[in-house]
Amino acid sequence: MIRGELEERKKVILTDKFVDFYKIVPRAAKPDKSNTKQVRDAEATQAVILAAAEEEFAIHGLTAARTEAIAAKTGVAKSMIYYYFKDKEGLYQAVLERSHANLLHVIQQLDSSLEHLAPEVALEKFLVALLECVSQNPKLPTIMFHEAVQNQGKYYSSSSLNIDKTLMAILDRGVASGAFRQLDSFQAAINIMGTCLFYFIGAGNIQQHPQGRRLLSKAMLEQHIQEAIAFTLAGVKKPGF
Amino acid sequence: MIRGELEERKKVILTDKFVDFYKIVPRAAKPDKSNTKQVRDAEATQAVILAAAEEEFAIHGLTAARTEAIAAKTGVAKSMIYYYFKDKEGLYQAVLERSHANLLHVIQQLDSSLEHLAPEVALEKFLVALLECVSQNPKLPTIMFHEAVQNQGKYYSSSSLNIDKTLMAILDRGVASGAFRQLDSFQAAINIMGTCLFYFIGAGNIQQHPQGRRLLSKAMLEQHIQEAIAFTLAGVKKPGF
DNA sequence: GTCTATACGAGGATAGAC
DNA sequence: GTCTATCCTCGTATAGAC
Repeated sequence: MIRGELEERKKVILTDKFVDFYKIVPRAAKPDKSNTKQVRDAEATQAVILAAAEEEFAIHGLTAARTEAIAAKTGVAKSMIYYYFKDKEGLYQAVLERSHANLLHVIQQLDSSLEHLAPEVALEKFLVALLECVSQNPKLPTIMFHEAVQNQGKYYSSSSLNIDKTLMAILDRGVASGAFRQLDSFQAAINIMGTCLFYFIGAGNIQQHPQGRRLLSKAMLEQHIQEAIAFTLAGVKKPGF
Repeated sequence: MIRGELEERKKVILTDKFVDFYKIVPRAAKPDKSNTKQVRDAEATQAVILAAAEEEFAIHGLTAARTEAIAAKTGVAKSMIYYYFKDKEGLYQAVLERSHANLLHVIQQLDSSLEHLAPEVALEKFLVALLECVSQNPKLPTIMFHEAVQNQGKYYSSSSLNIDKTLMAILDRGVASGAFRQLDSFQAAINIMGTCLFYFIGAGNIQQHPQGRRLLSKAMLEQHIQEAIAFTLAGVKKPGF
């Protein structure tokens, strides 16, 4: 019944390489039953399960995700999921926590320093941080999305809405200072989040890539960051700025 | 094996009342077994199933949706679903078709007249049409979203991407005419769709309504339409316009 | 057309050997 | 820690009476 603790999450902050951290590396591709002794590595097993689960949950959400599918991707037995995470819900919560950790951490770090900056500058900093985080882990937006729609946020411990609060605070200051045009900070915050995150939601669908460009390639991600920032800044600034 | 045809979809175009058309009215709340004869009305039964299914699919998507849950909401027997729609997938496709019909129709109507208008005007017309459509049926964005993420658009018969093409055409014209700033129309189109639609995705989650305001109330929807249009127009227009 | 009852398979979770 | 084998619930789909 003793199940592994899940606190050891490495902080990958804005490195140059993207999805590598989240890539699934099956432990044993084809176990040669005869003499290949079982590899016993608790950490590695948990990591590989978490990575596979993240992928599965990002696509299907909690309910539609299949533990068998997760196990299949990892190369470890299905029962390992239950050994380490108790049940599907436990695994889901671990995935949720792990995939949000980086973003929450980055925004929290930023939050205090933002108040001393001009609203336009603060907004740009916020956007860069947000966009680089989700570019590093493009599965995050769909995970958030499934959680919001399917489960109506019941697995969120009122943590992630700090992000919106941070954004709203910047917007309110900008309106007050006259740098931003008249707008409702609540509505605008949602629209800005939509501008930044929707891209990743569509990414799975739009593989028709008009000019053969995949939405999650490094080049396209960088372009999205630029376009989303430009669009947002232009969208909130006062015409005469 | 003969199952009902599903072509009779009423065109509800920009009326004043919102979700009423999609409201589920259970056929028989508590069937008094003794003398209450069964109500036989094929059209009504199908309609009530479709409405309930739309709600269920909007929240859960195809895989996680439960036919039992759909039946429960309607008050008709579960087997009626299979009688009229063959199986869960058939019902799903019917729902998909019905919920997209109005939007596709509206955009298609608009498409031809748009070319003769100035890009800024065309864009605003497009946005109004899009936003009013989804405000009438707030479930549509989450349905699209589930379909895109879970099923990677396999049930879309390359129909709905005409919407994006229409939008991209407007943007390209605006850039060419100098009315819009330099931008990538593909990226910008996604970001604009995000601005318009993300609101509805978050709607289920954000019921914490800061000042007690529900996101799908008429007042809030109208505000969203205004804010999304203002944000988008400001976001694409050339600074000196 | 509508219902009730039921067959059957999929998938979550556990037992127990190694 | 890891695996295989198994249990059993839940959910899709069908049969058949009315």
